[in-house]
Amino acid sequence: MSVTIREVAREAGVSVATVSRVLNGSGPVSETTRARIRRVASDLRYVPNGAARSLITNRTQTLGVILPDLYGEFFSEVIRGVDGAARLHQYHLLVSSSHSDRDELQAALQSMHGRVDGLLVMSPHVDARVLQQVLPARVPAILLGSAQGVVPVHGHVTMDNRGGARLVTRHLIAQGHRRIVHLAGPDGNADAQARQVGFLEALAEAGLEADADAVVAGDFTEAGGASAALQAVQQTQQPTALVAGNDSMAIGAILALRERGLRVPDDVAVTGFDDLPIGRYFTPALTTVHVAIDQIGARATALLVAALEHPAGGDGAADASPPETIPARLVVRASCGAQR
Amino acid sequence: MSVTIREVAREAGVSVATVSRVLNGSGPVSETTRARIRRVASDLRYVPNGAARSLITNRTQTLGVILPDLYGEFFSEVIRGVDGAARLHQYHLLVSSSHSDRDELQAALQSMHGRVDGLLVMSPHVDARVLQQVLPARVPAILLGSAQGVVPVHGHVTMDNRGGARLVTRHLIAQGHRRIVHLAGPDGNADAQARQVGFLEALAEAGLEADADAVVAGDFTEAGGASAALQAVQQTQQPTALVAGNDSMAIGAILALRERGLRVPDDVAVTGFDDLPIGRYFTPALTTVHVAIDQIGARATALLVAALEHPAGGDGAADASPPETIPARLVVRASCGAQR
DNA sequence: CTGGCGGATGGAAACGTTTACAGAAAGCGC
DNA sequence: GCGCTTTCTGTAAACGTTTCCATCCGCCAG
Repeated sequence: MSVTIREVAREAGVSVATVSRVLNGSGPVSETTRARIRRVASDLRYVPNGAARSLITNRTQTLGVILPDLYGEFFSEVIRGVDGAARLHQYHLLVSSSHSDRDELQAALQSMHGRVDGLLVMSPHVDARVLQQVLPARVPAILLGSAQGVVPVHGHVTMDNRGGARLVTRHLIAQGHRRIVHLAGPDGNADAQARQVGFLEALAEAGLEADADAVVAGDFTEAGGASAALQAVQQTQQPTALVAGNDSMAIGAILALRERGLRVPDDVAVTGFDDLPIGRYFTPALTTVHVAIDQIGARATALLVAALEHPAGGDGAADASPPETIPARLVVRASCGAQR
Repeated sequence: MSVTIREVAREAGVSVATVSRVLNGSGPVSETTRARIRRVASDLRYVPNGAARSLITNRTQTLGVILPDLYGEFFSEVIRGVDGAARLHQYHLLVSSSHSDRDELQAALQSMHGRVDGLLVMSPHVDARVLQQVLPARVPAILLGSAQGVVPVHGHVTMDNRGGARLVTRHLIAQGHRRIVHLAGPDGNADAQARQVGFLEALAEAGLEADADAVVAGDFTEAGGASAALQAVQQTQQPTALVAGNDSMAIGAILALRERGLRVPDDVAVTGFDDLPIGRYFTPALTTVHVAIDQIGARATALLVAALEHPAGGDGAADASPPETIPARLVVRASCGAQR
C-alpha cells in the first residue's frame, strides 16, 4: 500500500480532516499547521488516491472518449483536439476504441461508469436508437461527428460534410465539367451520406442531371476508391471528373486510373475530402476539402466541459440544440486541373 | 445518483453480498436467486461503480499512458498498438500527453495514482534520473521508446534506431556514395542520438572518414530538414547523399533541394526514417527505414500486463533486463537512386 | 461579566463496493 | 438424535477520501 492521508495526519499530529483541508485549500487552517502538513506530505511522498476521492466527490476529472478506431490521421487529429482542450480544463482522458458492434460499445460504456464525468462519443456507424439505449442516462455525452438520426445528448459537433461536398462539386462545374461522378463512402456512414447529399445538391443547382450512374458505391478505402473509379470510367457516358468521398479513395482512384492509362487531371479530374497531409505531397497534389478535424475534438470537449461545470437546468434532459458545425474549406491544388 | 448495488439487493430481497457474488461469479449462490438477481440488475440498469470497486480491490483494469504528444502519425501508431493489446487483455487506457517539463510530468503521474494499475511511459526528452524521481515506486512502469540513460523500470521496449540507421547508410555506401551527410534529429532526443550513432558506425565500417561536417544538426521537422539540407550542400566537399533523421526531415530536405535546382536522387540521394505513409506517395518515393511502430506499443503493453498479472518476486524491484527491440527494415524506393 | 462570533480543529459519517467471518439450513453417516 | 460437512446467505468491516457537525478557544461589544 502506498501512504495514505491517515499517515500524513498521524505524522503531522493532526486529524485527517485538517490534512484534507490543507491539500484542497478548503476551510480555514492556521498558517503554521498548514506549513507543517505540507512538509510532512511531501516528505512522505503522499499522493491522494484518485479512486477514493472520486468515490465521495462524484467527480473524476476524467472524460471518456469512445472512438470507432484509433487508426489513421483522422482519429489522430480528433483525439489531439480533444486532448488539447481537456488539458486546458484539467481533465484526463479515458479512451476506448474499436466498437464494431452494439455489445462492445455497451461494455465499454459500462466499464466507464464511475470513472468518467462525461462522454465524448464518435460512432458514425451506430444508429441513434441503439446509442440512446446504450448511453448511460446520468452522464452528459457529446456526440462527435455525424450520426444516423438524432440522438438526445447534451451536444453534437460535426463537420460541414454537405457544404464541403457542394463546394468541391461546384468548383468542378465551374471548371466546365458536365459529367461528374461521385465515389461514395460506405453505406450507413453518416459522413458519407452527407457528402453524397452535398454532391447531388451541387449538381441540381447547376441543372445537371443526376442519374443512377452519378454515384458509385465505395467504402472510404484506397482499394474501394480504385475499384469505384474503374467502374465510373467504364460507364457509357464517361465522366470527366470524379468527386471522391475522401482523400484515401481519391488516391486509390488516381493510382488506378493512371494504371489504366488515363491521365489525372488531363483526362479525368479527381477531388478528395479531408485534406490529409498526404494530399499535399501526392502527385498530382490533391484538390480536396479541408476541415479542421482537431477542432471537432476541441469544440466537443469544450462543450462537454461547459456542460459539466455549469449543469443545465433540466438535468439529464436531452438537448435539442442543432449540431455545431465545423466549417469546410475548398483547397484547390493540381488534381482538379485548375492548377498545374 | 445512479442505482447502486444496495438497491438491487433490496429489490431482489437479498443482501448486497449476494448480489456482489452473483455479479462477480465469486462464491456459491443458488440457481434461483442467481437468476432473480440477474434479472433485477438488468431491469434496474445497474452498472457497478468503478471507483468504488477499485478502491477496495486495488485494481482498476486501467493502464496509464504518458506520451510527449499526440500529434502525428508516429504517436498515433504507438497508441494504436497499445490500444489493441490493452483491449485484448481487457484493460482501459488513461492517456495524458504534452509533458514538456518535469513538473507537468509529475502532475500527470500523480493524478493517475489510484486510477491505473500500471504505466506506459514515453518521454524521449526526459532524463532518466528525473524519471526515476518522478515515477511512483509502487506502480509497475514500462518505458516506451528510447530514453536518456537507464531507468529502473519493469521493462523497456524500443526500436532498433541504430541498426536501422546502419542499414540505410550501408545501402547508400553500396550504391557507391562516398560523401554522405547525416541530418540529425534534435539534441537530447535519444532516438535521434541512436540513429546518429548507427550512421557513424556504418561510415566507420566502410572506412569512410567522418569529420565534423558529416553530421548537420536538425530537429525532426520539415523546416529543420530543409535548412539542414541546404547547409549540407553548401559544404566545401558537397555530399552526394543525405541520411535524414526521419521522414519529415527527408521531405523537407527534398523540397528545399528541389527549390534550389538540385535533382533528387540524381544530384543528391536522400533517405528518411520511420516509413510514414506519406513516403510512399511522395515524389520521389522515399527510401526509408520501416519500424512497426504499433508493435512498440503492443509489446510494451503486453509486457506491462504480464507484469501486472504475474507480479515478479522482488516487488517494486528494478528490472535490469535489456530493452526489447523492435527490428528495423530497409525500404528501398526511389529517393536513394536505386530505383527509378 | 456575558453572550455571541469567528477561526481552528477533530470526530465521524458517507461514498459503493468486496470479502472475511459467521450463521442457518440441509444432508448424511453413525 | 447427534455431530459433521456442505451449501447458501447475511452482517459488517474495510478501502481512502471529503465534509457536515460539534467543540474549543480567544476576542470583542454590550
